Amino acid sequence: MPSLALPDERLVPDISRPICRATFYEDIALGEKELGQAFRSSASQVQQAGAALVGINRPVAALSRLRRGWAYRVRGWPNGAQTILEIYPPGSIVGLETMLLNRAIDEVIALTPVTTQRIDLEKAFPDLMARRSTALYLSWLLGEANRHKDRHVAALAHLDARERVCMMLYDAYELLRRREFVRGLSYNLPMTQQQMADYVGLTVVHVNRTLKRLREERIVLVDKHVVMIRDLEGLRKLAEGAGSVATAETPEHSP
Amino acid sequence: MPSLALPDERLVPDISRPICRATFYEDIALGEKELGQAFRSSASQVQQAGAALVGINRPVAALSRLRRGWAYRVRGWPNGAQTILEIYPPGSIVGLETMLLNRAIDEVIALTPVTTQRIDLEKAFPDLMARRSTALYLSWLLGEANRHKDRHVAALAHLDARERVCMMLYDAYELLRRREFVRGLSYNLPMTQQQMADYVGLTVVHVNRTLKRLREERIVLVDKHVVMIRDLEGLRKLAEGAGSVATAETPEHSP
DNA sequence: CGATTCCTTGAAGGTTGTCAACGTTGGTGG
DNA sequence: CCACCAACGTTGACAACCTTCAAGGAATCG
Repeated sequence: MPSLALPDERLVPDISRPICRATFYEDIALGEKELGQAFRSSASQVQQAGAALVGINRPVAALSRLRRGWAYRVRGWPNGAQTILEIYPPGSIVGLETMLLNRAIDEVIALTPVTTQRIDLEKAFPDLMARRSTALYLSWLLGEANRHKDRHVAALAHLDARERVCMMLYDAYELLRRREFVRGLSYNLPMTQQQMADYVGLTVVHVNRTLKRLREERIVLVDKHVVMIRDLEGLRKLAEGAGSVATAETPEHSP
Repeated sequence: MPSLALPDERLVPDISRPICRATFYEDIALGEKELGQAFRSSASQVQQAGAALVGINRPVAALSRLRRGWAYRVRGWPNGAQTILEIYPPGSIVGLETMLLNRAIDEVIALTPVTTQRIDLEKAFPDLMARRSTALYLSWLLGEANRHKDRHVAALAHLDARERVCMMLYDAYELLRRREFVRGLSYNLPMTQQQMADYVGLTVVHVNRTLKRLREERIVLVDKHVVMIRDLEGLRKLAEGAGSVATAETPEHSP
């Protein structure tokens, strides 16, 4: 079973050269190192599963990095329902949304026991924003978050249940792989089906049926919080909405 | 009919004191002024409706502000369908997503004739990111974009067709009002029903039916790109998913 | 080993998508 | 100025997907 802990001296490789503007790459990479340093030199804090890392409408005191464990950000609806806006695998930085705000708009909840490292937003943070390198890196992280949200919006707007579930499972796999938390084709995803449903905008019942179908189709197998990918290419295609493209020859423009 | 032009010496009031962390407010407000200055001292460029402000997979040369006109950011699917990820009313800053990337992931298309002011990303921009105030302001803008995307994700995940359409119409109204482009209860929204559908994740046909229903219910009237709000409070409630809350007394936790 | 939470499955109904056709509008050129 | 054309809007019938409701089984935790 894959470990949930972040290796001590490895940074989260969130900055990626191939898509970064060349003018800024060096500075951003430096900022990543510096921020990693700042996190590493801070004390760790442990919280149990279900604990709130960030409380709604409360001031947020720190920018956190998940040294160990998973969390998610959630927003409630007037009728008591919830939508999960973001899932934080180990290694994620939590609190970017609120770093310039005086209160949190959503809750962040630990999905497993977590260990966090924290940078105080009133003390250490202002200096970090004054440095070009760290300011650039934080902007990079905000941009990454934006890109992921765009994927999420696009998926919810266009994909059906099966494809949305595949997107969730594929994205989590890709992220864990990039962070070197997983090598093979299986990984640990500590979410209940209700939480998956709140993330992909479906009901628990339908998520359950969808997982059953994906299992029968030999695409992915999800059981007891373990995801086993059987057909990575098929999973990827479904996740990108290319499961069954009607006509191969670009029929976009002219009839 | 409301004008589409941005008054010459007014800045887009994107920074809002009540939600901003006090430590940073002054700097961010300064950054806003400085960036506005940079935009204002740049030459304007005019493009016609349908023109691409940003081409997909192309390097993006500038950060733009819409001095006049509307635009949208769109992503295509393998089957030729499209999802509109963001709508830019006049006064918006376009290109934040790509300012640290070497190529654009999506297209940005002019919805009306537009006039843009541009800051060159290779020349003037690096200095702006080196200044604490402008770097903070750009981070603020990225955060604003993030917040809007969160709303969008939440709406697509939880709201039904009627509520999603209300959200789109209400959000556009609120933004135009904050930018002082509109005073009464009606405004110009230069989108086709197909574009609205691509934004809220529905089909044209269903958007059409939904608009008809909202018209009959005397909530909003959308005709010829003019939105006339009949029941602002009702529109807001629907947009926030509180159109008809089952039980008033917080039934969230205990059964 | 009780009790709660989570998973699983069936049946029925509603919301939204698909297909198809027609009406309306605005622009363009004869 | 009118005729045409293309894009956009509108409506109906039907089908598909997803939700709701309900209930029983499995797993986990005190």
